[in-house]
Amino acid sequence: MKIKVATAEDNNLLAGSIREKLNLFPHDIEFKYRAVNGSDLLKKLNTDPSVDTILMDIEMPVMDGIEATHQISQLFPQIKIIMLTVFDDEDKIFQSIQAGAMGYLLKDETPDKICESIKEIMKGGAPMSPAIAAKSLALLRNPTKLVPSENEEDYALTKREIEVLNKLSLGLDYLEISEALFVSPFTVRKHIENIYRKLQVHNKMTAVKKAIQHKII
Amino acid sequence: MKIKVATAEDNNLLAGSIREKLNLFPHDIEFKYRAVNGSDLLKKLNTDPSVDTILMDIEMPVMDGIEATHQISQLFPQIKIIMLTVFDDEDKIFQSIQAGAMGYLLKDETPDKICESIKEIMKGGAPMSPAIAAKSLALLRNPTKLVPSENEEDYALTKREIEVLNKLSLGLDYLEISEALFVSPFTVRKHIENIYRKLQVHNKMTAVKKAIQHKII
DNA sequence: GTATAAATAAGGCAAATGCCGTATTTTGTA
DNA sequence: TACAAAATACGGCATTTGCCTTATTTATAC
Repeated sequence: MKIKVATAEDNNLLAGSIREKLNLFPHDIEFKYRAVNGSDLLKKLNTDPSVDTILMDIEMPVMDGIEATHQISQLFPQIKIIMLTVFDDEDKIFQSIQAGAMGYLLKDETPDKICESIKEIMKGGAPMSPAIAAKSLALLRNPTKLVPSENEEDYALTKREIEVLNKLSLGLDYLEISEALFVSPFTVRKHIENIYRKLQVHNKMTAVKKAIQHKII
Repeated sequence: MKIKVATAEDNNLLAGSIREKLNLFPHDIEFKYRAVNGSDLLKKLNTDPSVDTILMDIEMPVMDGIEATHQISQLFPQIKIIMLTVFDDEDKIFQSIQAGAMGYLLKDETPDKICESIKEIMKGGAPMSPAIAAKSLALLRNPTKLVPSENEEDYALTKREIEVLNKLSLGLDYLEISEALFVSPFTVRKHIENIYRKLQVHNKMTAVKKAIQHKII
């Protein structure tokens, strides 16, 4: 059974080159189609989803490869995605993996290596160019990078507002908070309005999340 | 210039087998010595530190491979370490990488692959068996696992419910979640009802908080 | 002492939420 | 194949929330 491969690559020359590489292995690989961007790929997948593996460029117009990977791994979780790109920075690597990519190759890989990688990903592996593998491990070694640390903005919350925020985070509603703080529920609502404005959020969830992220509570 | 390789392996048979595999490539690899545990390895390194790469077992008496890796990467940062073990659980993988290992192979790898890996690590790569690479990516995809947690109650949330919970945590409302998941807002509400029942909470705040605390999301 | 900010209180209104019900389709599995 | 679980979809209804406005009292600072 041949592995059905699609590509997403905006550059015509590169797309042709990739296709030629794939065609060197007619016994193992069946080239299905090539999309010119993420949006185009999703359209083609909706028409013909019988694809096993996608070779995905990152930088593409309209919809980039990371966003496309994100959506495809939701909509077509059985499809394996290999990023095939010139980018080798930790940021792009991490974003791609987060989005659901299971492999990450640099564009200068040999046809042989690309074919090997496609076979490997179908066996549940995670093919990576050596430099990418090294950077993945670097990310694992320093997980602090994985949690984007914030730049400690000053949201200028008042003491009372922080108190209210703490109650909020416990899941109390306005009335319960007003009882806990011995003030009117109207006051609590006003505090929360002010908190929302200062944190630039519009509901309890995100207010508490942001407050936790920024170590306000 | 031949790559100077040492091994740490308590099992005599396996150590012999590894040595044989290395000796299949006399042109590329020079076998320096074999240690029987981490402590022994450190002693030998102090006597003769002219080693490029170490093939390190994990489970060894006196001092295990992870602790040895940790110390060696401090004392001899130029030495590259490849874990060569039967363990393929995320825990051991993560610990090894944290300790400073730059490669991770399973013991059933072919001589060819081991030799390739040694060359690759000397070029700055990070050779991994496919299953290990996949698990590394899984770790990167879910960095919360990187912070070890304790007792995990089973709330028996379904995959879909967890998806909804994730969207909830981003501050999306029912309608936005329904659009993100391509289902009706009624369905989302029903999922959330079920989530509340299972987690024994009654609003979004506490549901998300509890889910985070219990590493569900 | 007098601005300024903070905390307090209140009301209206549209939208979102939480909870109850029912019911069909899909999926996994024994 | 048959059963159970999961996912889907819909409606009603009371409550809560988010946002607007206004207004008084209390601290703090200059």
